[in-house]
Amino acid sequence: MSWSRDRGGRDSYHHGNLREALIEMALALIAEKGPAGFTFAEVARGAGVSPAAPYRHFRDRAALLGEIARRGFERFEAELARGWADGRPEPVAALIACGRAYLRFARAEPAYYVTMFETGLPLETETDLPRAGERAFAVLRRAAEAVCARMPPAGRPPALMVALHVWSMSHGIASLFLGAGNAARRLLPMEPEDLLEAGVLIYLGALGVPGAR
Amino acid sequence: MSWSRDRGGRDSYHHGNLREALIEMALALIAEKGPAGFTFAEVARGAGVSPAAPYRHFRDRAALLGEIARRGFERFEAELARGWADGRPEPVAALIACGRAYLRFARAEPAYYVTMFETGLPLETETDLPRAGERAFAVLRRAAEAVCARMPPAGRPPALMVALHVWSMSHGIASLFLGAGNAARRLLPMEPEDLLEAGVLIYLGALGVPGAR
DNA sequence: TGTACATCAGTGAACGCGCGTTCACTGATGTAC
DNA sequence: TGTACATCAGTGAACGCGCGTTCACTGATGTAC
Repeated sequence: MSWSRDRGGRDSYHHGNLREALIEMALALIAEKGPAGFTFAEVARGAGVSPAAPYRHFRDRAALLGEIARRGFERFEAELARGWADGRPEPVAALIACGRAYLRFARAEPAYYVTMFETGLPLETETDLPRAGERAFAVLRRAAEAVCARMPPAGRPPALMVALHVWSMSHGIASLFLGAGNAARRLLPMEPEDLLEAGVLIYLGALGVPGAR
Repeated sequence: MSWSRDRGGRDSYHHGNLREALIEMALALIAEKGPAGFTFAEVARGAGVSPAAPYRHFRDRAALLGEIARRGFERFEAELARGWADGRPEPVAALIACGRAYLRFARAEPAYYVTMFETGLPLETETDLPRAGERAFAVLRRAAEAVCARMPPAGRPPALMVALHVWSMSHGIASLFLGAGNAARRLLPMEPEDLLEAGVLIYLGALGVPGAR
């Protein structure tokens, strides 16, 4: 055998998948202490590796954060698309399910969520972070288009606006009532998911969408 | 004269109003670099004072942040109340004005806003931060009550729910489209204020509120 | 009005610490032949 | 299949730095008399 079993739990001198391990460690630390709550050195230590090792994989701390946000948007997009389910069984119900998926993501993946929406200012990184965010929003926008298509043509609102309203309410509820670092967090008399569903149904009802009460 | 003019711009050995100066300096640094972007030592330096001086006024960095958030909520409450204007000239219009005040605050006072809503985890400080947040929300709640009172009694929704919906949409729009540290920030085809107004009007229209289209 | 004294706000030097980053290095891996 | 060598991932020691916090201190202020 050319490798020893005793290098801090690793199988060999090489880590094997340090890049992934670093990302996971960073996520754990973010979940625990907020987006500012980790340090390049700390992540290395957590992965059982020397402080210089991460530099083989990320230019700096911001690059690591950027990669986390990008992946977050990818997962987020997938979750939203799963909720939307191509409009099945029926557009309004599917849009609601999409909203629920939004909140579920914020709840299940607070570390991703906070990195995506509350991180300082990576933006101009070389990763295509903005495009990933755009793709996630596009799911909601397609959903809004399908719902709008069922409205009476007279007075049909722009689908983009509808998408922005749903996105805003979802994001507001997630930030206010699921967020950890929010000094205004309140106790709700209902589940956030139900609050969102009620809001979207009232909103769509006003627009004369069949299916919304 | 018992004081010299030459102590780093100060009028005397004593600063005079160091507590306020520290808060202002912290706000400036937060506006520049985000809520994690200042250091106790940096604030002291910025106020032209030795690094030990802030300890006379704040137990630690978190206490300073907590005080900033508390003040932020006080100002916020005042702005919302000014927008609401006791429901004049008319509840629906006044509620919209209140929403606009929400966004105006987020735009005009990003440092306060980010500290109030995106700061890590002070909460359990001895300041009555939660109560200050509660009082700000109460303005919106009173507004929702007044608007609901004008709805046809049959099927009148709980005012608390209406208040939460308006709060959520306002907060969502502010966070998504005015926030600085948001990787999903998008270009809007309209002013955030107009997006919010349209959303609230559609929502209230569905509830049969006279005054909403 | 003047004086003595208690109070207290800010000093400045010092400390230990952990961070980010660099460096020449070494052990493992993969590949050409 | 075996061997030599290039590549590269991770090492570990080192650096300078700024931070948070403490300390005994000192200069200014306010107040009692």
